[in-house]
Parts: sequence; structure tokens; C-alpha cells
Amino acid sequence: MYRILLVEDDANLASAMKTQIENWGNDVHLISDFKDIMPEFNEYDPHLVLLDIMLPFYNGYHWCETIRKGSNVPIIFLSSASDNMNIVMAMNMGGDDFIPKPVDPMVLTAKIQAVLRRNYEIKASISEIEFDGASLNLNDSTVSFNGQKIELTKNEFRILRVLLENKGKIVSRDSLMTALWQDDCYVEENTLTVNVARLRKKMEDLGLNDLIVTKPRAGYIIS
Amino acid sequence: MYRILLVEDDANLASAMKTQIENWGNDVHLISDFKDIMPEFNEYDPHLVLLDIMLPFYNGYHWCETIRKGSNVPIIFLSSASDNMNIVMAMNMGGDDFIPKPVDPMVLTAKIQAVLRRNYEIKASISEIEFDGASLNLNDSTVSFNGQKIELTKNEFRILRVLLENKGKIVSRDSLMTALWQDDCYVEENTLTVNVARLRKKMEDLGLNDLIVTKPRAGYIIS
DNA sequence: CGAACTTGTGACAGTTTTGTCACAAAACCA
DNA sequence: TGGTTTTGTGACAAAACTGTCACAAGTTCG
Repeated sequence: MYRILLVEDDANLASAMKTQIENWGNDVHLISDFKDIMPEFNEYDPHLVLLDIMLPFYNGYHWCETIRKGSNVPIIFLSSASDNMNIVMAMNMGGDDFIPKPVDPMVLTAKIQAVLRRNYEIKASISEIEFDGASLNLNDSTVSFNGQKIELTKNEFRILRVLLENKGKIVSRDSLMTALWQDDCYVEENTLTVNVARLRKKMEDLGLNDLIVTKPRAGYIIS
Repeated sequence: MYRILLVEDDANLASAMKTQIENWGNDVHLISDFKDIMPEFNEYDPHLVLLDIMLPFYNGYHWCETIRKGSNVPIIFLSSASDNMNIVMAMNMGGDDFIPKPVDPMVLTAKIQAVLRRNYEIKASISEIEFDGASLNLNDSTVSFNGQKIELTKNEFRILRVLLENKGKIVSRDSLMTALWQDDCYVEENTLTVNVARLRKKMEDLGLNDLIVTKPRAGYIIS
């Protein structure tokens, strides 16, 4: 059962789509206030957003942009203006797919299922971050390099992940501290240093030398 | 830099697409043997597959099915037959998107970027499994319920994940054993029992009673 | 019912992980 | 250069995690 937020001003179409999607076991919430959809979005916390482009007050692109500021929820656009320019625009705004109107019920179902499947079912199995010929497996916290594989502890994993997610950028020690021990408990500054050292040790054992570089007074970086 | 596998028999189109995609910094591998694309697929280990539907020997659906047996790599279909039935078919086969021919270079780029972004960039931030009002966070191995949050150990996390990924189905103790300690080391049968008990204890502390149900001589289930 | 088998429990010890400390090394800056 | 600040290191003890054991409780099936 997925929560699907439907933002569509054509009442007839919206109601038909709602029924269609609910039919195979989902909860659909229909937006009625197009002036500010965000309260309902935040309240409903949907797994997927179906977003019409032509809306009263603000258009779909505007809402996509707003949603993306605080969420990576999958978004599928709906529009009768289904020229290539609109499709490109929709994808570049952070959209996941584009369904042209008139909406074919079969296509609607198939595309929703594809996006949900990709995001909530099989996503775990391909999640790894590659770097410098090595790869960090996000599922079992292992690093593979040159055919070798080692396990990381929770702290080591978090540090490496944050650094890789910001590859090429300096990550301040403060950011890392917050990422590892968010406010709920106090730990010394030095604890981070020690944990970085432990991670470095393991990386060197693997053959990955000078991976994490210290930028004095700034932080650490993997470039 | 992503590795993109292009399976397309129209040499002119293929070459144009290859150039187009390489232009914004990717590696593209063009398939030349349509009789069996799997050796090249396995060798190249792509981040994304662009798969024409009409091919010599076997069609794109066949290869999608074959690939999906061993991989969840994102697949985008290409076809000049872009009627709704083909789109539905493509999505239901495990495809991630569908690009109609003639291929518009902008659309091609936008759709590839959207799929790559979704799978390799922002995936981590929405990975959680929801169940019975609770949710398992796949990134930091925590379970949240009723505003409370607890951390799971590696073993507890793995058991819960496997059970949730097979929600409603009985998971045999053997499957769980393999998932936790794949062949590399021998552990007793009872070790699993103990680990399940430890997970159950934590779930009950959270207020989730009778979550994991024992099916004697069959396995465990979360229904 | 009762024996055989499967699953659950509490306790224990070995290992791993983790935070801290004291001190060393390096970088910064006047 | 020399003092100050920042970062790194090895050692240590506390805490967490894990596998095993002995035994208890539950289930199956003749």
C-alpha cells in the first residue's frame, strides 16, 4: 500500500485516476487547494507525487521545485502539452517520468508501478558508490578493491559515505561530527580524528593510499 | 562518469547516440553481437542499459527478461513502435523508461540523466521500508515507531530486512542463515534462533508485539 | 498420550567496536 | 623562528555485539 498524492485540477479526470490507482491497492490523496499544496504534501508524506503541469495559481514546475527543496520523493508529471520541450523540462526539474494526456489507464498504472518498484523495492540491490576503481557497498557496509573486500564498522562506513557523497568537496569536521553523533550525545573532537584514522588504516590495508586528504582548518576531502 | 550499454542495430543512429551521450562525460559501449549480448553485458557491468526493442535474433523484451534474472540495472527502452501497448509492456517487463523513435537528443539526455540521478545519486535518501506504521531506515539501520527510534545491530538489521522484503511470505530458516552467514563461515542453527529472539526483544521494547511469527518447520513470517 | 523433533531462553565468554587520554607530529601565523 | 593551534597515534578500558551451551517450552505425528 503506497500513499500517492494526486495534484490535478480537472475534477473528472482526477476522480477517474484516483479510482484507477486505488483499484490495485493504494491510498490516493487528491489535492483541492492549488494555492499552497505544501501543507497537504507534508501532512500526507506521500511515496509518489502525480503532478499536473497546468494548474491554477502556480504550475507544476513551480511545485516540483518547491518539493525538491526538502524531499526526493518520486514525481511523475502529467500534461497535455507533451512536446519534447516539456518532457525535457520535466525531467530536468527533477521529475521521474512524464505521462501525456489524455491519460491511458494502462500506461498510468504501468508507469506508477515502474517508479514505485524502482524506488521502494529493488533500490537496495544496486546501491553502491564507486570511486577510484573501488566501490562502497551501501547494503553490507563493505569496500571492494582489486578483488579484495573488507567490512567497515558503523562509524567508518558513515565517514566514508559522507565523504564520497561530497566527493571533490571539503567536508568540515563539524559536518562529520553531526553526521556521526547528531546532538543526542556529546563526544570529543578527537574521537572523530581517531575514527578517521581507523578508516584510513583499513583503506591502506586494501591498497587505497592517500584516499582521504586532510585540509587543515577546513576538513577532509576525497578528490 | 557512468558506463552506458547501448544495444541498437541501426548503426547510424547508434553512432549518433553514442557521441551525444559521451559528450556530457560518459563511457558508452556499443553492442555488436545481437545473438548473445550477455557476455558483453557481464563484462562491461554498465550503470544503465539503452535497449532497442526491434533487434536481430532476439527482441529487446527478451534481453530485458534475461538481464533482470541477474541484475537490477536500470533499463531504458527505445522503439519506433511507441503505442501505449508497447510502453505498458516495456514498463511491466522491468523497464525504467521508454524513449520513442525518432530519438530527440535532448529527450535522450534528459531521460538518461533522470534515471541515473534517481538510481545513483539521490537513492540513498529515501531508502526505507515501511510496515505496520513503523519504518526501517536502510541507511542507518534504525527502526522508528510511534516517534521512538532504536538502532539495530548488523544481524538484527539483516534479519528484519529479509523478512520485510518478503512480507507476507514465509522465509525459511535456511534462507535466513544463508543471508546472514553465506558459506564463508559455519554457525550453529541455534545462533539464528538467538538472533531472532534478540530482534524480537528490541521490537517489543518499541511496542511492536508479535511482529515476527514463527511457522514451525517452515520458517518465520511478518504478515 | 508420549517420544522425537523444533524452537525459545538466559547466561557466559570471546571478540569487536568505541570513546578517551596522553602525547607526538604537523600546520599555521605573527 | 617559535609559540599556538590543529591533527595524528598508540594504548587502554568500557561497552556492544556475537556465537555457543545447557536447558526449557512448544509442536508434530504416530
